[in-house]
Amino acid sequence: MGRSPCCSKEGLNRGAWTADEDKILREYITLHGEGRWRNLPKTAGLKRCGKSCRLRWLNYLRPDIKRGNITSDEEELIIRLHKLLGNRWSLIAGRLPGRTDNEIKNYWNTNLGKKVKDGHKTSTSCRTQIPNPKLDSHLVRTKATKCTKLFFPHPSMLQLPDNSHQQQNLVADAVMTHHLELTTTDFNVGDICFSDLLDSDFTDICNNDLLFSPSSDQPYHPLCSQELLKNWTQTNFADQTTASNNLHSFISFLDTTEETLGQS
DNA sequence: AACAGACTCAACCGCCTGGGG
DNA sequence: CCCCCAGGCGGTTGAGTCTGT
Repeated sequence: MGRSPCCSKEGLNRGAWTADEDKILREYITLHGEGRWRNLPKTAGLKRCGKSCRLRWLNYLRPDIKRGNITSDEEELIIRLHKLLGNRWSLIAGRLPGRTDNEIKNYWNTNLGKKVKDGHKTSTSCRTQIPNPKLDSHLVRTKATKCTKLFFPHPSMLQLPDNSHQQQNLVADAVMTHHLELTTTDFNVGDICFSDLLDSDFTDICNNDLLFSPSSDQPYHPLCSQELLKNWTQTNFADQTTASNNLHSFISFLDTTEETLGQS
């Protein structure tokens, strides 16, 4: 039996897209916008499966696609994010403006996978490090259990006594301990899910009391260096230039995170 | 020049999730 | 609840290209 295909493949073009097909798809989406992929081929007059149209648009035709070689900064970022997220290509791509998950996945499979396996020794980046096996254990794998997210309630939801710093610290300790221990699921910190966190511009983190020591104005956890977070809260990823300018700050952020995780 | 093997990357496949009825 | 559908995702494939012999 098996699963029914997403659409009838009969009479549909397959394989590489022609310039004409690209033109039709581009013009159609410019006119009508993205979405309703299943009906798109029929209404646009394309002999393609809707999924194929979606893929072609997202991975190739979108106007904000950045073409050209992956820079060493981007490469560095991919390696670090992969260390944290595993094969969550779409999440990783979300942090690399103009890059698609498919492109990053391909780049990883053809370049970085080997490179990292070889101990990252061929990297051209000045930040080259020997992989820290301790850090590798912090990988957050979520693919298999995409919907399984552990939820750590915000202290305010735990009916703690007002401003009970000690108890809030205990909760924060527990959260960070889980942060270090969790290797098989996504997780939530207060209202923030880790994957969402990486998707966000870190505004949420800054606004979340939990991650800052209640007994001082300093971040509870170095992961939340206020200066770095400030950089990120000012990021507007709609603007590609700003986004790429912030690559360095994000790399710094990851540096801090890795140091912290390495010490614990 | 010719061939084989390695590499790249666009495209496809099948599974999963979330929303709506 | 359950079912269906659309969209999203990661893994895999294979045609085209490159490189070494």
